[in-house]
Amino acid sequence: MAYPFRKIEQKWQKYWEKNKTFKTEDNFEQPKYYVLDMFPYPSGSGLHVGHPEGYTATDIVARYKRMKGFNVLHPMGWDAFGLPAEQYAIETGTHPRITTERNIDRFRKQLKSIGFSYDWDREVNTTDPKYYKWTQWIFIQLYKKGLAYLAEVPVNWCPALGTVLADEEVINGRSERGNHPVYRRPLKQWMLKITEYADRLLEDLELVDWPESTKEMQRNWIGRSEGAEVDFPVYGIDEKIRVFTTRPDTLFGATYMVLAPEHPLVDMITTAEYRQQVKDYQLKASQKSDLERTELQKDKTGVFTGGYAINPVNNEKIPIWVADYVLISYGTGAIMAVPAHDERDYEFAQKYNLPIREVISGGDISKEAYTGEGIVVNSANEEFSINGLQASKAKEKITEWLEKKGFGKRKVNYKLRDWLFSRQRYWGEPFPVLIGEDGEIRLVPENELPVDLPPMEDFKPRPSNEDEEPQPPLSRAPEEWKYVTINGKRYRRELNTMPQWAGSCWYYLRFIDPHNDQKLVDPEKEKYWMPVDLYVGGTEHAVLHLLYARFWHKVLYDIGVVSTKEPFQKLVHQGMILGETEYTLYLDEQKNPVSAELVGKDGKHVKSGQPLNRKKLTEDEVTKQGEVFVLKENPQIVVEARAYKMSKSRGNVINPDEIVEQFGADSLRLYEMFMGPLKDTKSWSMKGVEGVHRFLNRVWRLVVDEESDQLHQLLTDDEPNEEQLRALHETIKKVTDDIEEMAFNTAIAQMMTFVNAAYKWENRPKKVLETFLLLLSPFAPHIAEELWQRLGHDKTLAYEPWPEYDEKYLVQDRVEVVIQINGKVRSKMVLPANEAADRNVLQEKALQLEDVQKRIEGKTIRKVICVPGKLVNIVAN
RNA sequence: GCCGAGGUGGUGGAACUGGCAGACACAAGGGACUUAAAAUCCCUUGGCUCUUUUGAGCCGUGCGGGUUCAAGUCCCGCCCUCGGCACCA
Repeated sequence: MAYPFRKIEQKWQKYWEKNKTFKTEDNFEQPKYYVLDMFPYPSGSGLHVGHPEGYTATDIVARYKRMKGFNVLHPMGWDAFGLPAEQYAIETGTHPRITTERNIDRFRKQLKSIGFSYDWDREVNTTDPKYYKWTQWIFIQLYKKGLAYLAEVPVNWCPALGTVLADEEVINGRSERGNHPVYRRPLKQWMLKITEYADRLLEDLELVDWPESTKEMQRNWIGRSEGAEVDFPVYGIDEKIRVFTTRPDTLFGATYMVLAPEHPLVDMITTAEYRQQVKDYQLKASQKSDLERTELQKDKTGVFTGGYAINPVNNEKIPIWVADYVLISYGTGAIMAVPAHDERDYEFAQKYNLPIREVISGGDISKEAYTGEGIVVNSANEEFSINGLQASKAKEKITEWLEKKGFGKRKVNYKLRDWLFSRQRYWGEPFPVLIGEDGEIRLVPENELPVDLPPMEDFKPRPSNEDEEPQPPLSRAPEEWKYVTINGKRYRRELNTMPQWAGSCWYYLRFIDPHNDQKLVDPEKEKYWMPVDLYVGGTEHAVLHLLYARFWHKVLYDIGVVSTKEPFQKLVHQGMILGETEYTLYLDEQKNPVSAELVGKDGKHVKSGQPLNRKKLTEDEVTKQGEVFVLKENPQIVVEARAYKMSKSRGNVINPDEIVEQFGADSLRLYEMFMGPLKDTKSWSMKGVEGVHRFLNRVWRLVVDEESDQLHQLLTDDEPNEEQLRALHETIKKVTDDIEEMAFNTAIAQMMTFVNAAYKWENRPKKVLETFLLLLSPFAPHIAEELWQRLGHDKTLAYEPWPEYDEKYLVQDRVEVVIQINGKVRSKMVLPANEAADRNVLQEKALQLEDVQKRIEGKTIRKVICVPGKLVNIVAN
């Protein structure tokens, strides 16, 4: 029979709520610990088993730190603006305000049912006017610092979603949300100058304790590259084409130039003869979606403009082409092409028969571009030469010369672009901006914030035609909201809204002082609580959210709102949770089984191209043969064995509510942590849940006699014996160390080992069990509280001091030493600890062993290695 | 293609700084209890070979080499899986 988890979990959740057990006060003298989860989008489908993974990890740390005497800030809130909430509202035909509220209620209830120790009085919600007032306030500060501007820029326009998207929201030419096609079109939009902070965002990665892979992703995203800008005069026209290059050392090898189709000089440079083909090409390029441009990447296309440029280093006349392999958005939108030493230029030159000239020795340019190291050749004019130099030296020398002559200069370039900050959506923060009929931009005064989102019946975006100017939903807002008259002048409100990231850029600050209506955050509280000591969330936010939040934080730092350079000191990503491992058999149309290696990625037969059907198998229908799983009754047939991402369509989604209902919150928490290391991707297993549930039952029966529901007869007030103390103190040490390392799976394994041992004891000293319950409590708080209470305590264990281990119980007085002969374990011996610690004694004793004597008989001992307290290795032949 | 992480029993995983590979759990098998089942408790469980038994030997951490008394762990080369980026000049 299972322990009464439903009853006790409800009981303790009520207790914590009623007694405000986890309410955090600003005790400035106490050491603080700020542990934060990435707050969720309260989607319509409710909590997913992925959510409680990170949340349980942080909850364990939070509960542990409290017991360690820290003042812990552990809050939760809702990132409720933006596409997911709005799409859901549209699907269900209900206003987003209502669906959002409903979704939040559901999420809150679900989170509470798992027993997380959040201070719910600090809950924040990005869609609350009291919250977004400060989001708008930050926008005003950005504007005042010149970091927000309106610009007509080519944007990622997604007609299906009726909005523009940031580059990061576009994956391979399709929208991250919904996978709709995305097109480029110019639009007047708000931009944030994140590029101004590029260097600091890069450098300050040094200051934080983050996964190296995440730092690397951010570095790549920022994409700093050093090189030079060089001006190429256009032949016959008084214009220059500016290019950016990281390889100024190859300047003598530039045999042609390429402009992006959108480059402003294209029209001027194109000669009459080529005008038509260039126009056609430009049109074709503009009609391609980003998706098509990426897909056609293998084949480079371009057209000649008829124009020529002069290479400033050798006065050579080189042709100017237009090609879409040059992007208008990177560098200057134009390149000097050095086909001998750049793969893309090489491919293009081959296709269009353009000259290829070697300027770096070391490769074979008749076969392929040589991009490696080498010595510069063929690179001299009357004034100077870089021949014979290594590339790095040559770069320096030629850049100096270019600067002296005024042809170019040193330049650092970034892949990072300014942040497109407008969305043509309803469900977002309105901008605190008024636009006069003459185009004057006027900020809403800070004391008039927030600018409320007007209530609207029809909030749907209007998918528009491509050439039509998109009309944001707010253009249909009531007139009295849309228009404001100040000193007789009429202004229209900005009708775009902010993107989803806005609210999540600074929520960690609001948790510190959530009800302050005078300030975003009180400076004293901010100084006490910041930075966030531990931040846990998924890798999917490695660039987007984390880079934006760092940017805003640095701006707030510059204007004195925050005191730390970086917001998140330590960052950990929890791994993804996949569905249960599935064994799939493929069948062709005649129902014959098809071995898995014959199945293509498209799910069709690789040879016949026939579409195949999938059949799910149970575990006992398959068996392992070598590397693969095969059909038991026909081992010729290889079966596919893998776990898939949870998805509704696959039907392998696990709902945390069901686990809580069936096994209890403590089992859910424990299982999520026991599955494997927090950071790893893992697959779900119901059997595994049952396993940890069984463990909790064993814990229960350790203390409670099931028949009588009274304390177990074996419980005693006696002093624990040595064996019991050792088992306990080993567990204290292991669990403590493992929580510090966030190695929760092994901490749980140690607690299981302890319980297994305790079951074998003749008595169960209460003292030992009480200490054990304290160790268990961060992981399985409900059962721990209940048993703690039954052992005679009248208040929560949440603030009991964390147990300390005593080294003296860990020392074994007798030690087992391994004897190896030629590196192989041949024997063992048990010695008193002091003897095992002495090399000489160890060696002597080992050689005396009968077993050893036999084995080394007739051999010469070459060497004896002794590791005190561990092993002896005798090398003999 | 580039960057990053990883590859250990039937499964999830453990192994500190090079020192007994497989902790803990799942599954499987056997036994106890039970009229029976569930639950619970106990035992076995990496592979192969030899042995009547006690037991003994060999192999084994993706593959191939190397360093070392000793390698899952360090070095070199390769293969595969997952995640990210992708014409970035």
